[in-house]
Amino acid sequence: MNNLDAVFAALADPTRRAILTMLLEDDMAVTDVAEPFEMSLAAISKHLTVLANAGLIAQEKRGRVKWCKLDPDALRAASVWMQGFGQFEPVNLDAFERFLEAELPDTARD
Amino acid sequence: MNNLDAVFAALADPTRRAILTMLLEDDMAVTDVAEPFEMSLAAISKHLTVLANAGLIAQEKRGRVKWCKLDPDALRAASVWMQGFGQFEPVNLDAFERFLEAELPDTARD
DNA sequence: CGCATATTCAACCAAACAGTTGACCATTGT
DNA sequence: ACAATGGTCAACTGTTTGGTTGAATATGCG
Repeated sequence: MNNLDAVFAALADPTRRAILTMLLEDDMAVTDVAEPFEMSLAAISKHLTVLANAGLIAQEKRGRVKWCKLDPDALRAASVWMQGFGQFEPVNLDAFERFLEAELPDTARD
Repeated sequence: MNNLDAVFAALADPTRRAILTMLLEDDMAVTDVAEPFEMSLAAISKHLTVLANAGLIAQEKRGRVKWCKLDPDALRAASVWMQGFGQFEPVNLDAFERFLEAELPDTARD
């Protein structure tokens, strides 16, 4: 699986995109990442593995806690790929904000 | 399936990305899109349907030929999403976090 | 030590996916 | 009319995915 395959496949899941959005604000432990979602910890653990395999996050174990942090390099690579398909407007943060709102899991906003 | 789901899922397949790259050069008929690949025409037809459902291409039938052309709008949306992650440098992280604080209050989502 | 916490593993399941083949329209050319 | 061309549909297959549960492995704490 080439890297773009893994990156785009990882991004194709709304749970994983929500996780990335959460990690944008701060590094988090696996359990805390899982908290707002209505699925098992094991499921979130798998999602985090997918994100890590795609290079989108890095995980570091300290003690019994595994910390997850965003690693935007892979996203940057995918973004570069997409730039080839047209001149996109400079980053539109208003649009980004709308995406964030749409992406956050309900329980993460309450 | 929200649109970002469909766009990223469509981009996760190397055959589909190759098709997009081909369409970057010129509009093409389905048969011509299929020609360089070592898989059946039906398989390529399915890939094109996936791309069309994601909004990445438009298809127009003229006579018995169905023309496929790139439609970068969906790519632009995905690109905006990704640039939100990929663009900032560590130095800008604090500012971006403040942006999130200011633009995404918990109460502003409904 | 013994118990609670953090996380993963293993086995399983249902649904989706990527591909095949062969039949089936629809359109064009002779 | 008929054959060839362009493309999709339907049914089937094997693999992947996203989720579950329960057991297992570490680590930290009283």
